[in-house]
Amino acid sequence: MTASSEYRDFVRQIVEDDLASGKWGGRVHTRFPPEPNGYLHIGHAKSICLNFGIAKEYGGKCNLRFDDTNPEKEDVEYVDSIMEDVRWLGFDWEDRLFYASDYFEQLYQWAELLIRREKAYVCSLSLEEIRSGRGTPSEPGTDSPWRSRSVDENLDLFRRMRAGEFPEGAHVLRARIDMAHKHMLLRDPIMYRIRYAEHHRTGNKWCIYPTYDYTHGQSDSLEQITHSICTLEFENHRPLYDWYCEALGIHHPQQIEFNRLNLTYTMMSKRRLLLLVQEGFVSGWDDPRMPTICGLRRRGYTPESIRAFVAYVGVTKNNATMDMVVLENHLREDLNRNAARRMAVLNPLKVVITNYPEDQCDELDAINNPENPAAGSRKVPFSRELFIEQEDFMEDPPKKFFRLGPGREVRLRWAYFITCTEVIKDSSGKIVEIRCTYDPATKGGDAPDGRKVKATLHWVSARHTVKADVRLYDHLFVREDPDEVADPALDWKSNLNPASLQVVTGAMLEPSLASAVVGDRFQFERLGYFCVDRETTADRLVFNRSVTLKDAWAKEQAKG
RNA sequence: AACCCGGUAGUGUAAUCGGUAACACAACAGAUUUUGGUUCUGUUUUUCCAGGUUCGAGUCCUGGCCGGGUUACCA
Repeated sequence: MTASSEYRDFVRQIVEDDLASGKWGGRVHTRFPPEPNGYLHIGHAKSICLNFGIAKEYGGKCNLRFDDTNPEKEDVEYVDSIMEDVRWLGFDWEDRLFYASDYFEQLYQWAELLIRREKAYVCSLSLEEIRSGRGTPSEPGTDSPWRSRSVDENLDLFRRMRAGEFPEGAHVLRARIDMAHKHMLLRDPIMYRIRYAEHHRTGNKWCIYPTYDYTHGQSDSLEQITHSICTLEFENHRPLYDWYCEALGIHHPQQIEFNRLNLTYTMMSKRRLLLLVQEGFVSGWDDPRMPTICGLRRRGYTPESIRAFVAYVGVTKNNATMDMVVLENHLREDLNRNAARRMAVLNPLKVVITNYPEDQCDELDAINNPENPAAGSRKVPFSRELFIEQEDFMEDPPKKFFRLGPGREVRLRWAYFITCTEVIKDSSGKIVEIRCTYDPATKGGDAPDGRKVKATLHWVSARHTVKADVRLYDHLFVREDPDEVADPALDWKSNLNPASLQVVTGAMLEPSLASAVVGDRFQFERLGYFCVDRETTADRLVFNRSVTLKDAWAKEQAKG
């Protein structure tokens, strides 16, 4: 949270300074450049909010550009999902949708230019030879024997690489920089490799593909980007980014690196998330336990809550890990204001109101959202047989348990005060039903004589019930840091939480929920926030628990 | 190991010429409450270390220490 309204994070500080100095002629132009090799996650949301947010705040523009230079890992499935997720988060690239692959011809022409300027050469060493020739951080590399090929030979070879005359791995194009450079990255980095792979956009037009380093800065340059904002791991690449722009003499944006977002009890590695999907640890990229944007969306997160969270976490260069509770609190804060309240019983315990006539039924007024009077109210039916939550009754309650017990009186939300008179058990001793009396004078939940109860319970009328499956989610991993393993023989997968999904099949809902449609969000009173899952069908309602309510009783119990 | 980047309450983030170390969340205690929710009040806890410059250092300098990134024909 910001201490004062004057505060600007260091990236915005740079943007404002540049605006003040006129460095870019008053322009602010950013871009969000995902590689379409996976689904976007909450970490990308930070980058999206930063790039699109800065553009919006300073009257600039933000492009969406797919960094699609590695056809072997990329796919249109990812392209489509990324566009959907960016839009869902509330951002708009207008007519500025670009692909690095759109620049392949230009990039190729620039490569020939660098060859002519003797700043690039075709190297015919094997992968292994290149690797060993690069040296180590403490020892300089050795020049490739092909480093001094003539311009004409390089041009000829490079053109034949493009023409498909050589097998994969036969040659690469390298920048001629310095094999003794202290930055390993500047020891004649690879610009092009031969790949006979079909590209999701260019098909089989190309068999040579530019590397990230040779592509990214030039793409920024072509789009007249001013501030190229990326995460910290690209800090090492900045000298190369700068080198290509300078060597080519083209518009040279400023690369600025910020810290990526990490969260406890989950992970952001696209590679690992893909593995969770492929090996079936989760049901898909949009499994509600995944930190992906589509997973969070299906879980019931709102774009507003994600944007607020991202604004809250801030932008610095520190390595930071946010507590998952902070993300959850932002959802709670949003939904507390905006989600309608409903009553639902997950683990039903039958209650019979012995002094309530069998054929009678009350239609009681229930307020939809105490935080928002405009949300109005609804009717809930009350009858002789009800369900309450099993956890709301204890035969022999401890001191701090305020809910129902033998001889105790509690309030049923929006209904009546009831007093427990009898406990019915089966032959094994399990409680199967409790009997209560109600006080007709307390209709609506207020006692005219001013008497107080210590608890208010949620409930549903047995014969008016709507049934549903409810999926209760917990952290994907049992440890804050999934990489922390007790036994060195184990890896992060051993920290997967076996109880991260619990399915309740016989949940009893109040009748108004029968008309809920996919995506609807509710607070089930005293339980948490839930949304209607996309697997809901005409005869089966499915709810996902987005987040629990804070639970002071659970905390008290945990103390032991 | 070399290069790059960081180190401020438990966590994240402020302190904008070098001028009283603060905010949020978490934790704890209490008040209110027809959700053990919400709201409100209060409490605990902070500048990695050692020197130096200075009237004064989280901020500047020197040297350590610790953490992260990089060492791909991935991005």
